[in-house]
Amino acid sequence: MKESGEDIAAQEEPARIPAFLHIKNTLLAQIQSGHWKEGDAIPSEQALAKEFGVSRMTVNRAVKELTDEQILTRVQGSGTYVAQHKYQATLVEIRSIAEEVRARGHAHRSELHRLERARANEALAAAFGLKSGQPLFHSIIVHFENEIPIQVEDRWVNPEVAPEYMQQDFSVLTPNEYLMAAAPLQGVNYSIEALCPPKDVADMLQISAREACLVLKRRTLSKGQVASVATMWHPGNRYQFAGSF
Amino acid sequence: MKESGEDIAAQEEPARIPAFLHIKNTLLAQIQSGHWKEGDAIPSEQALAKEFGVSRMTVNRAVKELTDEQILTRVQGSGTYVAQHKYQATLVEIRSIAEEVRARGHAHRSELHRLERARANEALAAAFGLKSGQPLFHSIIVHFENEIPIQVEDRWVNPEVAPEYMQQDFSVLTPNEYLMAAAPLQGVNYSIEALCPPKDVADMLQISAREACLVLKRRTLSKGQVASVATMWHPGNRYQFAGSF
DNA sequence: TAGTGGTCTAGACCACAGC
DNA sequence: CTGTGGTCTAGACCACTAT
Repeated sequence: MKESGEDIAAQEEPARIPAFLHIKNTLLAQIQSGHWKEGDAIPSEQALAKEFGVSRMTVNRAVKELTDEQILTRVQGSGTYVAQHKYQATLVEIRSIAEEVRARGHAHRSELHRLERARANEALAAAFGLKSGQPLFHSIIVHFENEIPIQVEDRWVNPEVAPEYMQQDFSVLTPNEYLMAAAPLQGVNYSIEALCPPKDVADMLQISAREACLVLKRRTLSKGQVASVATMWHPGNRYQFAGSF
Repeated sequence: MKESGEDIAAQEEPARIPAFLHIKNTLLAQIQSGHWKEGDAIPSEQALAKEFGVSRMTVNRAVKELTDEQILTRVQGSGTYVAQHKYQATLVEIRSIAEEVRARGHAHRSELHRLERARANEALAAAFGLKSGQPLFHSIIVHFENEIPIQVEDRWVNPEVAPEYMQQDFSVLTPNEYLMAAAPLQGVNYSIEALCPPKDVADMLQISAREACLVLKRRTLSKGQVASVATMWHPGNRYQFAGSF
């Protein structure tokens, strides 16, 4: 720690606020106080520059950032307006299971149940954009949180994208983590559904096949190809996606 | 100037693309091609400005935007680096059910099954931060997509936040849409789970109570209070959250 | 100390909107 | 046409990091 002794209480004042931030805060206050309402036009960049005694570029930065934050909208040739804030949308964040468990301060462990070379059936071939019968890698891993199974990860991998997949030690790096490192991620498709598990999955999760599972399907793209198709089964009674904002 | 094979600014863009965008795209290509890897330092603003033949401010804008997008990280006094791919995280967007159905070009219809004044039990009181026995509004609505039930919305509303709730016509505006308009949204908590439905919900969804449901629980905050607590049940076999990026 | 990013200036030209 | 935002320049000073 610091030994100077006078730092904690003393340094309240010299908060040197950048001009663009001061402008942002002032504009925000106008909106939040209701002084400017949705759809209202706000002063032009020229006017604000004059008012705050700064250059137009500085005003531009403040207004641009508020526009990026969807607080203002701008129309070239017309003006800048207070945005309609209609964000119904709720965003759910899905992270790597190992990272998530560790973030909760719990112990993560995984168990490799299968690791094999296989050939694509019709459905897999379609998902990968390959021909039926093409070789694929296949792994099934059970993830535990404090020794309780919380995920069965059933993953198919394109050998062209990750030829070293079969040589990995998945107790060190999860397949997800390995693939992220091995092949630059270009895109993701995903879906979340609720399904009852097949018997083998139910057994691995130590639940009844009657119980609902939260199923995350995820397809990743890399190097212009489908890199990996994964189905992740979570017991519905002890796993959920959650968040807030 | 000798330009080695490493030269990244050599490409002429025939289209009329703003310089900062061209720079962004070029930098992105270096990363996505794997030429620059996570943690690598990229050239300084000065160097890039010289290489692209633009002013430092223009390079600054390109690099700043990539930093805002979490593709780069910058350290004052040190340099600019390729960010660790943190976008393990997959974001699922949850929209209003009516909006979502309409966006698919399908017909949305809702059926009001219950609309009543009730009193909070222990669990509800805890969720609302009120005392047990306090009055609440309660509605149950079934949403249809092309006449097939896809959601049962079981909602409890704080009368202090939305006193007019009981007078609304929910065939015009969904409860969600009404609440968004009536009370400024300050925050949201949500979770997604998989559960088997109680019998009454199963009946409304026209499914068996054995079938898994995708359950979205959502709690909204407004005016410093909990505005609404909703549980939305979706049949697992015909509804999923999905997206891509 | 030299090099980096963070901020800012006082101009400029352009595309576009609205009159 | 004027006024708006969109982009860009060629400098500048500062705070910070690394050596």
